[in-house]
Amino acid sequence: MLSTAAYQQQANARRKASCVEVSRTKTASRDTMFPDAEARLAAIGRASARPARCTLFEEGDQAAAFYRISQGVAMAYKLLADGRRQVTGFLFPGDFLGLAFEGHYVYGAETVTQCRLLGYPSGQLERLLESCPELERHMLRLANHELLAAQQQMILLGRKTAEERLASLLCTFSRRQAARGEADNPVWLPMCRGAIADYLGLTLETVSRLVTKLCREGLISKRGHQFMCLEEPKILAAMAEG
Amino acid sequence: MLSTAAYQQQANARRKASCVEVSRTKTASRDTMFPDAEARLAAIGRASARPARCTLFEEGDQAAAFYRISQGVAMAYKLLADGRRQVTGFLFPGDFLGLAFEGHYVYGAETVTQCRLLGYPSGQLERLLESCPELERHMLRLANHELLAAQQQMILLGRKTAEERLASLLCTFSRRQAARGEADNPVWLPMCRGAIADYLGLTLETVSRLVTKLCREGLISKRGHQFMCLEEPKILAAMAEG
DNA sequence: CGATCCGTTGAGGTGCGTCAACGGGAGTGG
DNA sequence: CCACTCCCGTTGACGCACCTCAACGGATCG
Repeated sequence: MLSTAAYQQQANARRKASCVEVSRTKTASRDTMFPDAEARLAAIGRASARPARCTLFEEGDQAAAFYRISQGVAMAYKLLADGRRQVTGFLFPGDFLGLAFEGHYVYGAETVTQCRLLGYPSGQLERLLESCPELERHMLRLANHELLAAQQQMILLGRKTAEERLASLLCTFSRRQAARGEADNPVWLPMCRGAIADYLGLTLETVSRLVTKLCREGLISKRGHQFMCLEEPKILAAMAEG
Repeated sequence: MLSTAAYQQQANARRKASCVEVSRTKTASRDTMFPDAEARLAAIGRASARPARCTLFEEGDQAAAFYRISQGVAMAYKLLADGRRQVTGFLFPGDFLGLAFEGHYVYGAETVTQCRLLGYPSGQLERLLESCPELERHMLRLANHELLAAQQQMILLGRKTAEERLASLLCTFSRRQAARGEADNPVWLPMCRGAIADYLGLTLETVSRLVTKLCREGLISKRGHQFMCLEEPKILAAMAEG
């Protein structure tokens, strides 16, 4: 197990940045979940905390629970036999994780920063879904939304240049921050370059070089390694769309 | 609009190949949909036929209906502003298409071969889903399954070599044929090289070269342009997983 | 028989990966 | 308090897997 020191530091940096404070109530209100469904889901949730850079579960593990991030950042990934990794998504407060197929997780997950999670035991969630169509409808909407994001990631990975990929990441993170009720700028990237690279289908060196390039061109500016200020959001957005 | 001649020919080739006959009853039985839900869904379905290489809808169009392929092959794709295309999936008999967000399709779709479709008008489907939790549950399972496929496509696009991508495609198509109750070999590829390339994140030249290479190596053999016989399925499967 | 589309093949170029070195910040131990 | 180590990010030199551009052949159709 790797040292968590560097990640702890990132978490500290995170806490100090007032612009990215997370409101817990926001999480509930932005979902269109009905109060009843929400309450019943909350009733079976079990809170827990995890340190930074900690494995939550691995692909193929018996799926004991479905999770929701209440604080912090996590990521989901798939591995090839020889260790190549594809990060399939970064999870922020309010996001669910733990998709399973035939009782086994279909991807691995680990924390990026320290996290607080709500765990919903599989059996209980299953029964709740059967007895609460509204919750089921919500989950269906959620799955469809993830499907949409997955398809956007496909065009990114299959057809965009490295520069367009980075611009896409910055714009997407900015939008997601706004959707969580935070400032849309600067963008917070608590994950290391290697994780970003594995998300964008690049190498960490290429990501690093592109960050430098966008800075040189005045499109972004760095506030430490984790915060990127979008100086030209419109140009970046245009770049992201080809 | 391009000529449909070449595709018509493909459709003819398809009909002649007995190993890929589609059983209509299979489609229903392999789904775990409950008879009641199935029947109610069927009640709102409207059958239609489309020629090969025909646009079904474009990304951003008002989502009038959700579709299910009953015969033939179609594909879904997303485009970048400058025309680069990413094929997000190929659809075979039994598959659904028409994912929408806020009333608009999130991807475009066109037929590959001539197709027969069942269309479910959005409003009616919406109401049916509300009144039939079992159907909703089925749709949720379906969405989760698609999510799984999408994530496998992400690792393909982000981390696999061109050769591994082609091997993955062949293995996946073979498995899908078996799942539809057809022979798992030879693999039928009714779409043109360009479409395969746009699915794998490659160029059509690279796909063509790799097909030639796998043939030379004895891993596959061609039966015309559309049928590929997997001579060494295990080696191909190992190649697909890295 | 010409036009068109598709697949194949070759020659050459390039975007990004690979390998390597370096620097800075944080933790650790003396 | 200062070395020392470990990680991470950055930068440079170089190579290659795949892309680009181009030509050609076969099949189909009018």
